[in-house]
Amino acid sequence: MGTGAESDAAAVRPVELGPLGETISFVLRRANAVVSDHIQRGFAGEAIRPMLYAIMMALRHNPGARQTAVSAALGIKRTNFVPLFDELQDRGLAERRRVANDRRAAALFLTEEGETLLRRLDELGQRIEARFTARIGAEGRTQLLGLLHRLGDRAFDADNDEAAAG
Amino acid sequence: MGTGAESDAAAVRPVELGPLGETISFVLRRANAVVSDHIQRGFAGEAIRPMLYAIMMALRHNPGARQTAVSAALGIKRTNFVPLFDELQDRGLAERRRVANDRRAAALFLTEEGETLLRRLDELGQRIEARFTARIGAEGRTQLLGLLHRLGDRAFDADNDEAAAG
DNA sequence: TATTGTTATACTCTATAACTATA
DNA sequence: TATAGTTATAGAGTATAACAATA
Repeated sequence: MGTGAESDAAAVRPVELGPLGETISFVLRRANAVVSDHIQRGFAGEAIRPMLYAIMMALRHNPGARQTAVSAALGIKRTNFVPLFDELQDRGLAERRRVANDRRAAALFLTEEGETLLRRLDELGQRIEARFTARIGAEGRTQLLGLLHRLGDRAFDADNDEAAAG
Repeated sequence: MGTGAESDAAAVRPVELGPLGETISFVLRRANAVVSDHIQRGFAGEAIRPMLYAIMMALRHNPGARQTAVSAALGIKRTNFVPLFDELQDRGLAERRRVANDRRAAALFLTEEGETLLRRLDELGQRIEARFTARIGAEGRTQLLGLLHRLGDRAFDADNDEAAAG
């Protein structure tokens, strides 16, 4: 039975989020967890994690870009980017090429194999996006992307919101 | 070297996200990172992390709830909940009380000290929420919460979206 | 047998400091 | 001096497996 003595209301009543459910940070974290799960499971067959997928997508759209630029665009520290890209490289999905005029820099490219895999992932990714769209509608999806962009654009980090915060 | 001397446009051009920026999973992850940073920094003075805040909020709204119920509501595995709650307990902010009719279970409560701290956190939390609202507007915030709830509600996990996904 | 709480463990993502080789 | 990439390391969050006590 579990709940026992009968008067123990708190144990029986399902836990409600209350004001927490009206908190952007919490609701965002929850949605992110659920969505990440879908990506993770959807790409599990290819052993591609969300971060690796993001890197590959960025490389396709910016061939020859440098590590620092790519990692900045993705919101990853360049220090954390290194092992991620190493993994792609070790698996033959992407490569570093040395740049002539700056021998420190590395230009990043997908390999043929990486592009082939990415085309397979496109299908999976679109299926997953379609599930989200099915949940919130095409219009909801557009709204959501717009709102999240406004929240996530990094111009939002400094103290220039201190004023707005009161 | 790849792209070569001066014509190395990719190295100069800032990296653009491209289609990735139209991907719910990526945009959500980014927004979550930014928002989490705000919470983290906002609560740093009290040494409270977002997860601890969420637990305290849940306890205030559900005094006497059990570990399994609280962790499920927060989307934490009960196995991961244990050390989190241990920390609150060690700091005197919350406590486990044994339940009479089920000697396995623990009923969770905030302590006086925990409630006092939480009242301080309320102010901080509202200031942070106000920043988000300043970015996307009150209407945008309402829309966002609604959309995220629809995405994040865990009814969305099973294979019942396979149909919707086509 | 099933459930509540727990320990141990591992993986992903993130964060800081310090190093190298170039510029 | 500053920058591009790198190494080492630590902290959070999340995942699975297995256990003890109790139901």
